[in-house]
Amino acid sequence: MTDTADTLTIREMCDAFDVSPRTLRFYEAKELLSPIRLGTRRLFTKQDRARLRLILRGKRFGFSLEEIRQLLDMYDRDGSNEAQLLRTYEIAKDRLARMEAQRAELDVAIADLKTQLVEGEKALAAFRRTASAA
Amino acid sequence: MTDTADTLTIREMCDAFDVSPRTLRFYEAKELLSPIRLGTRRLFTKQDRARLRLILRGKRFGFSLEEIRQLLDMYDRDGSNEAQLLRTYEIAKDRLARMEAQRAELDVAIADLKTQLVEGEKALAAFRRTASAA
DNA sequence: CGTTACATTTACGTTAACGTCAAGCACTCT
DNA sequence: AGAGTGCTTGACGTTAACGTAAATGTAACG
Repeated sequence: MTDTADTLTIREMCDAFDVSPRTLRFYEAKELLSPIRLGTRRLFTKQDRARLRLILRGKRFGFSLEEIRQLLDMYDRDGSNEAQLLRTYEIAKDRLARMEAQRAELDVAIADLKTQLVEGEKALAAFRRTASAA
Repeated sequence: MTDTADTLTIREMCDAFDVSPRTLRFYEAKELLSPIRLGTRRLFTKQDRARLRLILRGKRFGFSLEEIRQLLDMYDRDGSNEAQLLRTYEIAKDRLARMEAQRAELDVAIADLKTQLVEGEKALAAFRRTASAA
């Protein structure tokens, strides 16, 4: 129904998502996307756009393209299989745990670095004292 | 004083930190570590161990080795030159800003992923209902 | 002295995720 | 027909962070 030539050329797709043509072709080669062809040219459908959104979000989560491909594959086997869905869920949960651990460590590092910056300020203050003493 | 041959061979170092010899040599080549030499062999001091701990932590944060090298430089520069110190200070401040930005993004990603997990739970709940209905 | 057990340097190989040409269709406008 | 624009498929290049193999050294053990 809402299938009315609602497609984008590669360039339009690039502009819409701020990626390069190479990236889109690369994702197609890796079977993350499968745009339809008009002759030799690619046309990206609404579904391709949805998938690309998922891909880019996955990347923000720190997933590799291979991990993303697996998640997408499982996702559009229509969630018809409970075992598959459960597996996807487990992968995501694991990833979340890793991200939260990473955040905790990052907090420690930030605190450390701030301490270090205070030291730097002290050292600089010392220099300023010797300068004004001159 | 506490300098009494308190050193590790490359293998001991590897076992202690669960890294490969290649990794330690690589870090030395990149000037992240500078073990002393007994003849041709490396001996890792307490300082090397401290640095390696920092390196590995940095990696967990997602920093590149080059970024880590700069941070380490800052940690052990004696602040002997004001211009140098000031530059180092600026680099560190910049790095801190990036870390905090990274933390913010991580927060968003974590929130997103949690939402996704709730969706996954809903889908799984649906399966469990159809199962118990049988 | 020979062998075993690590150690060393040198150097090419690997993976991920694209970048960057190169050469060539396919339309369209003039 | 010629020019221009945009798309196509190769195919080699790039960076990071090591892996891996080859050739060699050296220290202790028996």
